[in-house]
Amino acid sequence: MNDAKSLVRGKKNYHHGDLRDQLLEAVRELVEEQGPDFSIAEACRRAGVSTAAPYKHFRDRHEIMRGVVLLAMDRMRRAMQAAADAWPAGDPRRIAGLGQSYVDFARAEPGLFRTMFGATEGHEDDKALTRAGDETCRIVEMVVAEHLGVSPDDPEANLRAYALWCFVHGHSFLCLDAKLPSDMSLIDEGMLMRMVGDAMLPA
Amino acid sequence: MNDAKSLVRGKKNYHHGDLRDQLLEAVRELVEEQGPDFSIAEACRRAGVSTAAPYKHFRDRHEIMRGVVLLAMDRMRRAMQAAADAWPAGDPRRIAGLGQSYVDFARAEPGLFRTMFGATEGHEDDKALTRAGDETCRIVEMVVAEHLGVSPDDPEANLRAYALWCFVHGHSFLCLDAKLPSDMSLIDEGMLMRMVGDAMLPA
DNA sequence: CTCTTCAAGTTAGCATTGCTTACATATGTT
DNA sequence: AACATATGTAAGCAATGCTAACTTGAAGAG
Repeated sequence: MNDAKSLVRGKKNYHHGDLRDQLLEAVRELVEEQGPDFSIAEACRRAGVSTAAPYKHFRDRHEIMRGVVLLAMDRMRRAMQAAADAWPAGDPRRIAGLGQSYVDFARAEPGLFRTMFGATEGHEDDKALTRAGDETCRIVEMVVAEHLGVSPDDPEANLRAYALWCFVHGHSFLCLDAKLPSDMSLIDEGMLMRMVGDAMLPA
Repeated sequence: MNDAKSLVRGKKNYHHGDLRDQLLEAVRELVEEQGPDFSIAEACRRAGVSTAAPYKHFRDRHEIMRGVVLLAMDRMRRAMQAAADAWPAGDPRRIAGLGQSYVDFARAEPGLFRTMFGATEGHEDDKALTRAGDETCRIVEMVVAEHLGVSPDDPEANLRAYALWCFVHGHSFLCLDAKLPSDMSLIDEGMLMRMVGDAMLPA
């Protein structure tokens, strides 16, 4: 029935039928265009509803942002998992690919990326968010541990995994903010990743 | 005369006399308290002027932000330089200290730190800003090159310096955003820094 | 000392925003 | 068919960024 309604959308349905999702999508676009200071009113315009409608689905702007961020984190996690799965276990290219997928996501959707890790205003201790972050992190820990041939709970391995995470995270932000030292603007990213990977994960 | 006026401030001077600087200071506090979405109106209240006054000194909120960021970057650069100078040239502790000073600044003034590197909205190609960034980066490059015993323009050294920068930058942001993987919340930061330093700058 | 000038304040106001309250309508259940 | 509920609208509030037009007072010229 919802499917039927979706098809008829546009025919002056009083009830939108899919507002929650379409709002999230509209906000995602806005965030991508203008950064995290998106305007709810503008999102409403794009979804074709009144400015009061969102508050039937979300408590306030923070909760909207939370929804957008959760979706984005899920997409990013899947992208990273796919990148890791692209190489067989133990292959050193797994790690480089994993890091590259992180940076690629940041560059492909800079507004979202910045929003995911910036603006933690409304949700300081959000369980779903921290859990999503942990799951993503777990991917890195697994791959690193596997590469080092130790348990995924090995503290040393996890420390190295975290260091690698810091590196790609920092590199991503510096790229986005165009805060790259000007003599670095045309670095060979692959070479950089390889160098760091080799340094952090000795054979 | 300006000094005289400054002393008398509070005695209903029509002309404030020091508004530009006091606005920047008020905004700095606000950014620290509430992040980059500070309210100009609130800053005006704190400086004791009308909400229209700032526009005699700044074109818009982006220009205000720019002023605050420039001051912050200067402070941070001096802190880093001081940290580097705390150890003699060649001492490996110079690098650890430099990195630590970066993270310390981020933790001590999280709002400012986030604002410095986030919100690049109004100033995409600001010369003063990129130059300030480059100068700070130069400190790291110098120390790293010195440690490796090569020229400060050595590409290999600069790549390693950049990798280290990425690492501390990423770690800082992850700390601020409390996006640390939960099993990492009580890491020994000194150990982490040492590990990364050793890995990236082999003897 | 007075006159003029101009930087640096003010007040008033506009358009926009986030969010609330009260009302309207469609949908699914009984 | 009637009702309850979910989901939309309309109207309105206080706050915001910014502008326009007016006011003030300090500094320099005669």
